[in-house]
Amino acid sequence: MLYTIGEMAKTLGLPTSTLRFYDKKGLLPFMERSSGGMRMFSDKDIECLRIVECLKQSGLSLDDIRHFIRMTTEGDSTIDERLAMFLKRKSEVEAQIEAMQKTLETIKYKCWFYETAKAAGTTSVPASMGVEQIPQEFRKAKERLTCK
Amino acid sequence: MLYTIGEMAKTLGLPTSTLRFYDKKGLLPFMERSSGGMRMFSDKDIECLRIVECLKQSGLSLDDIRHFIRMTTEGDSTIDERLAMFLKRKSEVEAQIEAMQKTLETIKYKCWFYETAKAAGTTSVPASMGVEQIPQEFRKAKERLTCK
DNA sequence: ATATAAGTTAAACTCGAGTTTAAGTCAAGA
DNA sequence: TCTTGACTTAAACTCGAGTTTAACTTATAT
Repeated sequence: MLYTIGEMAKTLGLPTSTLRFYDKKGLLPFMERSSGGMRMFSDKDIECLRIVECLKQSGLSLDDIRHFIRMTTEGDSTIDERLAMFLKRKSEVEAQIEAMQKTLETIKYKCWFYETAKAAGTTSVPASMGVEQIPQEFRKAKERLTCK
Repeated sequence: MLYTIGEMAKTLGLPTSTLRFYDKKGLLPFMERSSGGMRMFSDKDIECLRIVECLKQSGLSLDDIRHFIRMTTEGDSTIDERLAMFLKRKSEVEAQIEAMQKTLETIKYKCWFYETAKAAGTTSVPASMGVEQIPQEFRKAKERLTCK
């Protein structure tokens, strides 16, 4: 099955301008052209773009992604480097998830803070609470925020 | 305790240029100046910058963060809006963590893929495997990548 | 056949988030 | 006092990741 750039944009939820931009950046090595010069995308390109999306999410720049894509076109001699890259992505994403979880804890503490403030009509109520009055679950987050 | 911009930069692990930039953007409403015009940071500013960092991590732009910071200077009349903002941050960060977990699953599948390819000496071994030969844990990730 | 929709390019533009530069001021120790 | 290092500003610059524009071509439906 072949798709035009418009169909492709729709299935991936991206603007056509982004697909052209990715093409120019060398992120679509398998994409072909029709006799009239129009881009023709295949299922292979869909998978390719999903990997691009995944790598982008993982924190890689488009230049780094192009390097990976180029490796896939160079065949089995790059297996080791590709494996190494994914192992590194794995540990970085794990670290990012951990960081996001700390961020979430801080946000939850602030939700409690403002819920308490709302009930009292003033932020000075939660702000002046001693550690013992703050629910267990929020103490760590508060400590991380305030000065040690 | 008061700190110069250099000390502050060190404790927060940010360049001084970033602190000046944040100041110019209105992200440091409590920061004072010495008689000679030098920025003097207090513990309050440290906490403020940690919140900035948290909100940035959560996906807010600096302009949105400034809006929040301005609310904190406006007192109790903005409690409701501040609570609403943190509740929204909470659900967005939860969504981001979920997305990152899917990304991680995809990456783990690719790690398995390239480990298998490495053992075989060629990517065509994992690439040509039927669903039954792919370990359970990776099947979903593979499905999400390949075309439905 | 022809209008319209969808596609093409190169080049310029945008936007957020800083960083760098240049010219000058402040603070601390010898 | 003088030097040195840290600080000040405004303005220009950078960088990544697209988006927009203008002029043009291809494909489709009537």
